[in-house]
Amino acid sequence: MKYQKPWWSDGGGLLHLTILLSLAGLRLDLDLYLLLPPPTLLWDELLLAGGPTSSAYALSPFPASGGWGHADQLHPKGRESDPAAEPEGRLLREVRALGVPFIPRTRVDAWLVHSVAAGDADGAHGLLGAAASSAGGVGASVDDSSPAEPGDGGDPRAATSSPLAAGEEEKAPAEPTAQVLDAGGRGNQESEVPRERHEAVDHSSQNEENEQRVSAQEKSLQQNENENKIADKPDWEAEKTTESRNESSLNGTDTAFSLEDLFQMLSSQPENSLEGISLGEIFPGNINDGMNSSTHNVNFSQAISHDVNLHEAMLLCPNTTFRREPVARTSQPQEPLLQLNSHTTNPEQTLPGTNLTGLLPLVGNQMRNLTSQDLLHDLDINIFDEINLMSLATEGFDPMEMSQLFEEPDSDSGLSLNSSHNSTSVTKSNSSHCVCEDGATGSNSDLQSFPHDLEGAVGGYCPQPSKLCPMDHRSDSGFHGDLAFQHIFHNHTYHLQPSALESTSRSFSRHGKSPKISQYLNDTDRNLSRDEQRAKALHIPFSVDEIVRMPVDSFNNMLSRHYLTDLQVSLIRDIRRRGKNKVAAQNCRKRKLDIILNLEDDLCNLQAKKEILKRERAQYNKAINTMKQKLHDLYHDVFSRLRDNEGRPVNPNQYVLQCGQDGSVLIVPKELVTSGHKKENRKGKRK
DNA sequence: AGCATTTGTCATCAC
DNA sequence: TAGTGATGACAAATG
Repeated sequence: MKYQKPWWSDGGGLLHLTILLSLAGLRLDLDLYLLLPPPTLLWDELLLAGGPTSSAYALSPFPASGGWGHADQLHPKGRESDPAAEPEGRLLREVRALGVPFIPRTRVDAWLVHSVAAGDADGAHGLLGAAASSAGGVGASVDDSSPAEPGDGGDPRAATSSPLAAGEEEKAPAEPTAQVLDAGGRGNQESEVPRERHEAVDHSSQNEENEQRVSAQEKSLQQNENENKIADKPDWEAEKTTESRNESSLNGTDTAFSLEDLFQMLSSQPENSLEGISLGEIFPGNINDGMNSSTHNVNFSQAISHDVNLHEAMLLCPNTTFRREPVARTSQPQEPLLQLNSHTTNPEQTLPGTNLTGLLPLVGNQMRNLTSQDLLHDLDINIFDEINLMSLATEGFDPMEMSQLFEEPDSDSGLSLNSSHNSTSVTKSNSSHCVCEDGATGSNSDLQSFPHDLEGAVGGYCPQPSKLCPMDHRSDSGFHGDLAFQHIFHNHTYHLQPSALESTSRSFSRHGKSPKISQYLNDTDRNLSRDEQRAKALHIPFSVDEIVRMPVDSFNNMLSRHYLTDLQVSLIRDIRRRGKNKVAAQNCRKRKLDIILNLEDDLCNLQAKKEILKRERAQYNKAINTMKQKLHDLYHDVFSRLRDNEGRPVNPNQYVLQCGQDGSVLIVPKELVTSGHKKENRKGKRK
């Protein structure tokens, strides 16, 4: 037995019962899943509430499985330690009488047969399902992991049904099931008929026909008759016998084979030879066993999901169709988990303690009946008592008092916060409003140090958003009801940095407020700007964000559509003006900062360019000097090779080389060059 | 406590 | 002319 924490609640779980069933030489491993409420609810209240002995039993702890109970450990209350004090047969009968969808391991056979006889498909919408996890495909879709992870964040309805209706959605594992059904019912003669998974057969009526047509199976059926005899015994005797069978099966001392073996055997057999095989024959006696009271049986079968492969594999037969129509499914009084996301109008249902009202319908028709009648009656007493206590606690809190305590001494608007909060905010917070949307408000854990009463006043508490935020809160809520929570759905910090937000809270604590109040402010009004507080105080029916961001036409229309006092209009306009100016100032500063940064960048770039130019200049000067040096060397080299008419070397101090435009090189005395330059200079000056 | 920075706000101007 | 953005100046908050 396993307990798997579900995705939908913080306390409940899915109880996974692995049941080994050995009947008629067949060993079936059954997986039963039972949706459990949060552990805060008493077991006996959940399981046994509503019955005449609703408080008569308790589920004993099962230490090996982490403290959760086992079906076989149902004992009279106060006598848990001595289960033998009362015969189990009576116990189980009473449990069945209560309609508790908890299948004792020793009575699974009777339950199965009962389900066969009842042909109950309508009652299988509950959370309790059976699957042959080890049956080699039959019900294999329901494994240990699939029920526990029906899909986080997915459709709760689909997720809820996944442990139970997994076979319905997964076609592959269903086919072998249908083959088994055909073999057990009319065989494959009607193979053309769509093997609907929801088709079923009245096995009890089929048994006689099968017995007449299939004589070859009589030997095996003889053993089933023995089982039937055992089943005819009193329940407690049959349970003992079955228990012993199970033990022997576990020990592997009998000829038990798995359901997979059965499937393979049936598949390998000629169709005709399999016609007579039916579960009714396999469990002939069990059909009647436990059927003495139809109501009891119905209770059990209704608690069993027909979405489970094994159930259908064992019980369905083509000639009797009681397919569960989708309409019927949708018309169920309470769709599993649908209520969790339903548009509940009852504020109390949104409280965590009321989750059970959404969970209990999952138990099945019978359980739903209990839910709507006795079970809820008993449970809701406790739950609603808790709710009432919370309501009383919340009603006792006056947010105005708190606002008076931390009224800003430096408020420059002259508007008082005293008129801000009203009691409606508390109610609204409990009903539908949720502040967890953008995470802008305090966390749940933060509020633990402060009375939860305050949570409703500021909407800072959202225990389970998925359950408490199912709808658009603005569409159906009133003027003042929305007012107190308008800020919740928007980030009104404009472009405030986190430090600014924290500084706001710090500013409150700086003014000598008590730690608790400071904590409260940190948790609640942390993100409330002054304008938001003012708007809250004057019950402005719009969020500050809307007021600021709305186009002028829409803004005017909004003002005209609502009856607002002059003070409100003035405040709204001031809010709009300040909000826009705030954004403008922020943009301006940002722009100014950008300009400064750009100028700094430009300065850096210009400095870099200057350095580059300096380096280039140095390089060019260096190149020029190099060229000069080369020219000088070349000059002296040329003169060293020149000779006059007499063969003597030319003195470079007396002559210069002069290059003509035609490329000719002349040796000119320096005197002529200097006189020529002087003449040119004179001409240039004259010009 | 003093200083620098950040932020909100107001006044003013320009478009 | 009203609305809006931009911006300087101021004050308070904050580090």
